[in-house]
Amino acid sequence: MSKKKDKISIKDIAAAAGTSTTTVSFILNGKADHKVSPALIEKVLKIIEEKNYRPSSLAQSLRTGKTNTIALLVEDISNPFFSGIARLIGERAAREGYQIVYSSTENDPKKTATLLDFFTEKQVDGFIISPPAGALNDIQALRKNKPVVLFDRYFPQASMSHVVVDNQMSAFHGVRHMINNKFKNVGCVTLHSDQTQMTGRLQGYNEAMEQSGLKKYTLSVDYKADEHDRIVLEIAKFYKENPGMDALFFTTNYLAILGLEAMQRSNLKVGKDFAVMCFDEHDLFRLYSPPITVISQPLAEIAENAFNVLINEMETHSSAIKRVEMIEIPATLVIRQSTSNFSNFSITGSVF
Amino acid sequence: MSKKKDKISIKDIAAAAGTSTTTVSFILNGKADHKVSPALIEKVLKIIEEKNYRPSSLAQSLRTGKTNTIALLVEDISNPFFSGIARLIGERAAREGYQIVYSSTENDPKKTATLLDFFTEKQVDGFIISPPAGALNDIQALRKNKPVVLFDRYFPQASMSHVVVDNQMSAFHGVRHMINNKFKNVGCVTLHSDQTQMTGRLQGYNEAMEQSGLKKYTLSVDYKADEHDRIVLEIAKFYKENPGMDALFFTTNYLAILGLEAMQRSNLKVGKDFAVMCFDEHDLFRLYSPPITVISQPLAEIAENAFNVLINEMETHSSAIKRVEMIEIPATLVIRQSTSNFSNFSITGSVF
DNA sequence: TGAGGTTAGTAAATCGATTTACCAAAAATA
DNA sequence: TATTTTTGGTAAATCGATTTACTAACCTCA
Repeated sequence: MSKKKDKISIKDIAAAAGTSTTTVSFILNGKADHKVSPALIEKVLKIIEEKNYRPSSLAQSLRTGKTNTIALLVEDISNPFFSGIARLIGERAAREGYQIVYSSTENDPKKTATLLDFFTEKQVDGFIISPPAGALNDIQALRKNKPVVLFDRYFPQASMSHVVVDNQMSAFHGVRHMINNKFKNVGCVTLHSDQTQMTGRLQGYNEAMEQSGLKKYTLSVDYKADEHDRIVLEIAKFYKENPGMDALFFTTNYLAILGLEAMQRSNLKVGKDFAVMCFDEHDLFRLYSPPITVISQPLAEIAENAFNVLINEMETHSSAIKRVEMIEIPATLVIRQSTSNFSNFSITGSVF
Repeated sequence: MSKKKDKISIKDIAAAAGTSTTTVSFILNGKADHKVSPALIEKVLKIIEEKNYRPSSLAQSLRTGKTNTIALLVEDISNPFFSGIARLIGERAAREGYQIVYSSTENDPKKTATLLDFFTEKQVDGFIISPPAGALNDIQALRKNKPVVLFDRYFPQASMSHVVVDNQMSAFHGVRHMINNKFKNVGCVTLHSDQTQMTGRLQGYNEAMEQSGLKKYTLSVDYKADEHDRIVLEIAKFYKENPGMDALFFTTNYLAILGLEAMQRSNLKVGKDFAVMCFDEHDLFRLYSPPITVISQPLAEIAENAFNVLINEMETHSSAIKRVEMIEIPATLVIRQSTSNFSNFSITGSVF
């Protein structure tokens, strides 16, 4: 009741200081040099301090067109890869005075289109997106009005800024590592997907196998988040139908998790029946017994670069010259026991 | 260049329809009944459609004071418990036309205070917070101006809406389960923390042990995200100094993960040296060998309730009567092999 | 016929900032 | 002293909606 005015505005400050809102605004925005006397500046600042005045960012945004908000659209915020990125981008954003709005696309282009629309209406300043296949047109349209940077995957047929890891190369070296460790029948479990990160990883596998003249075993899963059971069975069937396989490369973390479940159900063991390697890190892989070799993506660098590129796009967005930045970061192979040579075990069940 | 006007506004619509912005606004907001003739309504709607006009949400927000934005402050968005909640809340929010801004507090009250300030300035409509200890005052102050709902933990000394699980009860039954399975020397690894979820879980453990007249072993860890090594060593030391322990209860997922690392380094095995149970689910626990018993929190219900309570707070916030809703949801014990009776194994190493 | 009611609208204030264009007084210059 | 420049400042338009208060025209019915 007796509280001071609910919300205090620039007018109140101007009135209290006996000056105009123009002057207060200049002071607030550091445009006061040589326009306002030091004495008045001081006076206004003191009053602002006293009244604990904060400009309404809504009014500012309405006037300037900047909301200091960035939309982060990921496939699934509960996937540790994406939530890791989300955390890092969030921290960086906070440091720079931006807020992040997020949403999970679930890799659904329809849902994505809706989200793009929604956030555009909210006048976010820019977008960081891990795009689903099929969203190219919507994202290209968006890009005409708003800065956009893609990450994790991109559209090769379009020229848009993006930050990704070198999927093909890392997968290639990962599979080579298994081959070098005497696994000659490496299977690959991947998503049925045209997205670049998936095609890249698969291609890395293919090249490694072909280069060594080895037979390829590939299972391409049609992933749906609510059909885990079906997928586990599909993978188990893959194991069963290819008894010659002695190693597995999973192209993404959640596939590997399902693959491990499938092994459990089939009474197969990592390090005994299969060597296992996976793209993406996960607590599970680190602590599994035996620990599982992974291709680890440098989250911090991806987040950092994606943010930088976006800032850059925002700065140059209205200028005539457009610079598209395509950044490819190397991933690192983290070798653990799951891919150590155990061919002796698998035959006799005991150590030499 | 030749593109239509960059941004079209309600004035353009009014002009095109030969009417006033008032009328357009009425039509837009469904307040046109009996104020505007059906013919004009139709005409205006058609023009809106043609020009693909969308009202500026910034202008709307400035005028109405509603931003349709909810701030979600969690301890760590990359923790699967929180990212799971974030995903569910995000979905619900999108359905209701809200956007979510998030940030990780890292359980740091200073950082939290800054974030509360930041988001208040951005005029979010409400807050969903998993509060760090020490943030009580800031959050109470905030609560005077904005709807707030806490989750995962709360402040018993203050009366604020919150949604939590029944930590004490679930922990109690979890520990009882281990005791019933013949583990008599159950240790508890918990956070050094006054937060209710932690004290509740610890108390559940204490009660279960005391009720059975058993000796308690408790390790209280001072958690810092960047000191994992130190903590692993601390936990390993705890194992070593209490050779009598035959079971472990971890009060949260990341402690358990560190605890498993400590076991790995100490050459101890779940299901042989220790029964293990953990509060919170995790892919790792499900697929560990042996799979680890957990107390699983019902993410969907927590998210759903937190959102509902917040909506409720928002609706009643300006009204005279204040309703505080305190919701406690039961968690469920998911029994897996890590707590099955293996006393025979641990002695002889072989099955009866 | 004239008091009151209904219908179909609109003008203008407002939310809270930024920014352009302008001005008076003081200082500098000629 | 007269003119120009600088200093220090302000009025008012603007961003794009919502909302209050008002009105003109027509209708109704005693």
